[in-house]
Amino acid sequence: MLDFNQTTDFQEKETFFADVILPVPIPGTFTYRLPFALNGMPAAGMRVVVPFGKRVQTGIVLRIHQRPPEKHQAKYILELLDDKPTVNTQQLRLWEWAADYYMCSLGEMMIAALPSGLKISSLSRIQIHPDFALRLEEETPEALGLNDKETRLLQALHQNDNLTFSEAAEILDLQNIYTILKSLIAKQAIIIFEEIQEKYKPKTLKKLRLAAQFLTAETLADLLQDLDKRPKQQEAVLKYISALPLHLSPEAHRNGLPKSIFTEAGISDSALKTLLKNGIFEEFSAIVPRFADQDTGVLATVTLSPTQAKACADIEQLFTQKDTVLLHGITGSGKTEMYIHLISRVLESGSQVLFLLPEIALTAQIVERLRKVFGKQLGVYHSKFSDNERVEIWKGVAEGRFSVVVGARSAVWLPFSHLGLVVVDEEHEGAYKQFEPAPRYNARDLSMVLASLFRAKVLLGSATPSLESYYLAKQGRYGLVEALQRYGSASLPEIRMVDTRLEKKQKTMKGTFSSVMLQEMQRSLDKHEQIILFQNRRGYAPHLSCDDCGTIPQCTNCSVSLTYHLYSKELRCHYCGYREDPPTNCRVCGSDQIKHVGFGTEKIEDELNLYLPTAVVQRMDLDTTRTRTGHQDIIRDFADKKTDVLVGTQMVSKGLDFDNVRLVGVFDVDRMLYFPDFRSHERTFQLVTQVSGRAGRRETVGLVLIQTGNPQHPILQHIAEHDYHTFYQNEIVERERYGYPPFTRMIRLTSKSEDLQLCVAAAHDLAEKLRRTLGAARVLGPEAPVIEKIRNQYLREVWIKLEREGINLRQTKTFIAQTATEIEKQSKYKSVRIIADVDPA
DNA sequence: AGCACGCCGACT
DNA sequence: GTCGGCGTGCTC
Repeated sequence: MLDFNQTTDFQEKETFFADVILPVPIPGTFTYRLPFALNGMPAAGMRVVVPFGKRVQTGIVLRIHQRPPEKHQAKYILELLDDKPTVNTQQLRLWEWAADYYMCSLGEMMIAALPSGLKISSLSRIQIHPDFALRLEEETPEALGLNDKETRLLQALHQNDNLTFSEAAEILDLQNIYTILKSLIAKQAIIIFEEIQEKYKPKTLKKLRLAAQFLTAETLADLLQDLDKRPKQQEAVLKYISALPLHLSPEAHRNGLPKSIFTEAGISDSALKTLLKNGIFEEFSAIVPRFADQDTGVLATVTLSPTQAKACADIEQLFTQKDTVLLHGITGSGKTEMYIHLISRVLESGSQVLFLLPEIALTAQIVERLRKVFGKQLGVYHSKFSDNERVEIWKGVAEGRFSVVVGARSAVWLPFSHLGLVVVDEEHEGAYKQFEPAPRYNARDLSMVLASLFRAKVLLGSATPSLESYYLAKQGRYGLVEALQRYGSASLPEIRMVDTRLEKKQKTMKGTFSSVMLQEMQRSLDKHEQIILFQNRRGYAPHLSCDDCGTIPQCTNCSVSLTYHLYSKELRCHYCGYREDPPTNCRVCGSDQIKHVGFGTEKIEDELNLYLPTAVVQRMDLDTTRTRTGHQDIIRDFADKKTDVLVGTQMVSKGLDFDNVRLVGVFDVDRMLYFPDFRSHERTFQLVTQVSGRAGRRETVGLVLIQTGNPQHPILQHIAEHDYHTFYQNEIVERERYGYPPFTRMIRLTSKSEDLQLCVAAAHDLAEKLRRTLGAARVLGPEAPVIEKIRNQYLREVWIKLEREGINLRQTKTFIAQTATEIEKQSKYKSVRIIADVDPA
């Protein structure tokens, strides 16, 4: 427990308040009064326990002041959990910035940014107040003003030392114990505390060491002599000495040996116990980091090619003038080596580095590389980690144990204290944007805000930069370095269009495969080269259709057709997870003529068995990688050449480097190209270029076949010619002409309700209200999104386009938020929710 | 987000 | 007659 007795008389006379952030999606902070005993102690970023409604919450102090709240009577802070801030000042500023920019509450920020292991929960414990325990023995409950339940709980606490909230609830047979706790707290009868040490359990290891007195040659010899008649104990001592010879440093002996070494060597527990009892061995436990480094000591270095060295020098040079540099480096130009080089340089200067990846699970190869170079200094962080793991990394960063953190987007929330560089790899990736829930932030953009808080630098890297980033680089806002050569002798793959319209006319298609595709695949198989096939759609067929009446089975909760999955033999909704058995007869007309329409990865896999029966095919998509090790196994098998053909969704486009792949096949590119979204061209260019990069590394020249009905489409031509610049030039002109980002900022407001009429009406009213102030040109819609109902919620979108310059963004957003709230508050729209998404992906 | 209060259906 | 459904209103 903390020592509360260090306050001065001067402070005790004054009344202080704390604005506290609570993990609830309500705007603003909550003001609590400090008990005099806490005067002078809480500071911004420290955790406090406060009563909130009928319950108790962990909050983060945002500021301390002396202004009493006007509307409410302030309640008292119950406990202070920290003696130094859990959330540092830069983090708090980042939270405030992000809440403001992304139009969410600070509470939502806290939920997203703080690992729940640092929040109290039902695991928080209650203890009897030591002073009260005495009074309880001396006075009657009535004299102490206790009711029946309070007495019962206090008696239980008296016997049990401490209880969790849930245990207390059980004892009292009540679901709601907060009223009682509150009253007991008020009577100073109990203390609530959070055992962080318990909730976040470090992994410990039982270890043994030889007592210091035996660490000289003579005393050790005497000891062994003494143990002559106790062979097991002697063996144990010998075991110890052979593992840790006497001449080692005292430090090494203090670190001892894991107890398991002895038990595994067949030395019984009882022998060890005797040694402990006699003071020959000492037992202690050591905390093992959960992410023990497998490659300790053997830290690799990188060698840069002259081109890479030049690019790195250019980047460092640009960093003297710009805060952000964009590295446009094609696949195979060795961006990772450059990152490692630059990170090492920053580490030498004593600063921390954050390395962001769009999806860490898919890029295990990069993490391995980094671990080899940075060893124990490297922390890995993403939202799939368990809470204990996350708390461990959080603390490691706060304590400076991890000077390099590689992580997915949530890693921007870690408690850096002296950040020097943020690397954002594959900066164009949509995965940097969080969709659900709030805060709907983009970690790439936030990394620049984060960096500015530390005067740190940001390096954006991509083979296919986002239009936004490239535009800003061209404008001179970012530095720009282009590395457009592949490393060593590797050359760019040949990219060829296969005209499926023509092949269909000539009737040379076999299922989803063009004859050209099958021929090239056969050629590759003959040469024992591997193949990657890319189809950005999972399942067997995206929908079923009755041949007689055209009925398509739909999801009952969403406005989408159900995808047929061959392996699980079911129809599945990819939005809500709804499943049903595929019908043998049409629900509407009873016809048994039901056909599959379209194709997904499963169908490609299935057809391969027919057309290339000798090939070993593996599929990699959400369905085959659900298990923790799923994709690792698939990747390993492919790397070990146990698999000939890898069929997959965008998963196959990321971070996989295999040197035996000559051929990459891309299916159904037209669907991506014609997707109704202003970014569809950009996305297609990025995705196809990325998957093309998997073809032909090192000595072989790769071949990429793209099946399309529009081989002349300009985007496909730019892809084929590896011509990012022309693609960019054409696309940026379009963006400017139609007023899309980067020339404008977009905010998407989604009206959401179970009731279609209300959803539509609310969206309409919202758009009207916004138009009245912002003007018709800035407000688009409302319109139904492509999928107008998800999980039984109807959706309507209003898009707001704001100029990049000459507009007060903060003021405008405040106005938008107010308007949305006004709509939500109208009693007729009680079931409508309006969701704001700033810079939607 | 929780959690309680409050007003309408099927049950010991 | 109650138990319990989830609508809605509030939380410093």
